[in-house]
Amino acid sequence: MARRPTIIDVAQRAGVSKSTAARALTGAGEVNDATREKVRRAAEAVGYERNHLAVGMRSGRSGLFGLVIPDIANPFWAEVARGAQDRVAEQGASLLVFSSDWDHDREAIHLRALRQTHVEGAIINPVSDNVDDFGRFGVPSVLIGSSAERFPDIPSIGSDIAQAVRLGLDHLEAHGHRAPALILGPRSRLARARFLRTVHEHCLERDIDPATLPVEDADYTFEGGHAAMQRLMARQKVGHLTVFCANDMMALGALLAAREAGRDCPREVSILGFDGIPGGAFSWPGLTTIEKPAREMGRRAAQALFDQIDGRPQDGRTYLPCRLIERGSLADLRAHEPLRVAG
Amino acid sequence: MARRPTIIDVAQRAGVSKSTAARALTGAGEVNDATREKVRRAAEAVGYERNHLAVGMRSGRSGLFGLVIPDIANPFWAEVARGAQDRVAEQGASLLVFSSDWDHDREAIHLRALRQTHVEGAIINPVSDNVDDFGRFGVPSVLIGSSAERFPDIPSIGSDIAQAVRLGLDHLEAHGHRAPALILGPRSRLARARFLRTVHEHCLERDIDPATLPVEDADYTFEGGHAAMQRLMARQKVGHLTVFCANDMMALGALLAAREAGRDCPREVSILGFDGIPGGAFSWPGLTTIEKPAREMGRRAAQALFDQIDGRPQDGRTYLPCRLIERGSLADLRAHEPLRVAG
DNA sequence: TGCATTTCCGGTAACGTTCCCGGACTTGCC
DNA sequence: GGCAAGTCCGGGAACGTTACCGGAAATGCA
Repeated sequence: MARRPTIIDVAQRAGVSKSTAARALTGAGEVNDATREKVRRAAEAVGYERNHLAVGMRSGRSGLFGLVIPDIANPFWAEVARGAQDRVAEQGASLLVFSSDWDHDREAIHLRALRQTHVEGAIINPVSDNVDDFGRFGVPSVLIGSSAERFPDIPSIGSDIAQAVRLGLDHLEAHGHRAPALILGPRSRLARARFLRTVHEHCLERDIDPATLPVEDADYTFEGGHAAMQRLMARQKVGHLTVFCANDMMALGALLAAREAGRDCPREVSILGFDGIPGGAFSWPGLTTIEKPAREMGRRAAQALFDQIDGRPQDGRTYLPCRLIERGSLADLRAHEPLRVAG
Repeated sequence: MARRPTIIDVAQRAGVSKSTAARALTGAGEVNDATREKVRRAAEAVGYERNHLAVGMRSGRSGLFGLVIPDIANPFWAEVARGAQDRVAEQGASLLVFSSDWDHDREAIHLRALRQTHVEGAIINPVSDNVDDFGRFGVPSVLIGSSAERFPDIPSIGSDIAQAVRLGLDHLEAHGHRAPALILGPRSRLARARFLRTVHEHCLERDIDPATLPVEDADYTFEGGHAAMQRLMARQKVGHLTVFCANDMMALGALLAAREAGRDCPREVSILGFDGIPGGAFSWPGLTTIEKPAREMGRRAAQALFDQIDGRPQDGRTYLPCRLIERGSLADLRAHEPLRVAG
């Protein structure tokens, strides 16, 4: 197995010094055109490819970037990864991907690996405070996802939950749903509070008492949504039941629960999801939901990283707008009940 | 921003030479226990972390591995990536992830990036013959997926399509489906031929003329499956229609087509998928399908890579078994029609 | 005590690249 | 023709690490 050719091989073949060869190949510095061409040919002939490790050591620019997300197999995060990867590849760099599984120790291990490989920057969905001193080591970083809000000092990208929730509520209202039930995530999550706050604001603007909205807590899983929906149906046995779920997995679980209970969606039950996971397109009826711009988030996070590295001005936190995907899980109640509830 | 501490800082603080410090930290070579401990403390004190770039340059072991797949945002490949990543992380190494989008040029670019970063090895789902000379540069590699079969010289991991198809056909037979219609992928794909061959073998063993099976070609997409199913229903307007689809996306498309045509699944139509994508769990009825061991494939590919690098004996190509996931898209025809078709 | 052996450590070179510096040669101008 | 400026190139150092070699000290044994 032949040794990989180095710049010295190129230089020898071209009959110049390695410095000249390097200059010719990097484009920087002054080199005679003829010489440059000669070196180019020599490089081509021996099949030279620059050793990024050596470049990284010498220049401090490894051409490597890191991405630490909870789980690359999760469709949302896979989309984020894809967006980040695309942007990084455009830059001619490469992306190291790690899954933390929402585990503090794993995250710490991955962050250490990132430092040791001397990545030029990292995109992180933080699970713990590990990231706090990560930046101290001089690794530029951009945070991503709602948990990033705990670190206001570090630039971050997230979806605009307030805008998204309003989008959903407006859509519900436009179709005659006035006070939807809510299936939310665990109380410990920041996203839950933000979701709920926006709902409250929306209600108050419409003279609805937020306390009248039925709320069930779940854990962001299919099973959790399924159980929460059963509780909801036990609470309201008659009339059209409208449910706004804080994520799609729970919405799909709720959909199944409704079907099992013999309550037709969208005739007797309306369900609105949140996330935009691909699986929502395959349910029956298709899940109407609010899509987070996952890929764009990844792309923008990478862009923010480059901005930071190149010293361009930074936004603290960027909220990307979500969009509504209309499928079939929402009834249009305006036809049957043009009701006017007195405020 | 403080300079990252190097081994020289550690050595100075411990009052030893950098060679000794290196020996103490790597564990290799003879060092007095007291000295080693002293160095350890010094390293701890200054917050030393080994520079992997430098190690890689000196030792040729970068601690980096590469993964080139068609699309990280595709749930199947995301699972593969997760499996590979887990195994690589266990080794204390890191994984570079690239998406080729089934594009030759992109693949070539990514392979070049892998060589330049001096990855220790690569896992590749080959789209073109680029990989052929990739190995010549001394980068150990393992291929993954069905397209790997074009390169018999390179070790590879795939799912056992023959076993999977038989699993499906046996399951169909056990539920009274004798001669299913087929929705297959494009004729250019190797996997299609393998799929079809196994079906033929299965038929011949049962005195069924394979030519009697209705076959429709599609393109592995939801829309493709939808259209293929419409053609199938046009061909067979009466009786129970059983369809075996070569992937889940097409199966879900077929399911929708059936519903749109007012043909109830599983009462009037039975659909069997192939892949095991998560979305299949959310359709109604849930998609009965054959699951490829995606994560295990990724993990095994990484393992095969390590075996190859460490000079352990290699299998040429490894086929991992698939398993059947029973949900609800298959009718049990044995009750209603205990029919005995004369062979 | 003297010699051989072991244990431990420091010096140096090397990995492949880029950057800086200075020298040689060419060009321009008076 | 002489000097200044410009152009182009080679030599050497440096990035941080590890491998190798040799020497000093400690130990073992007679």
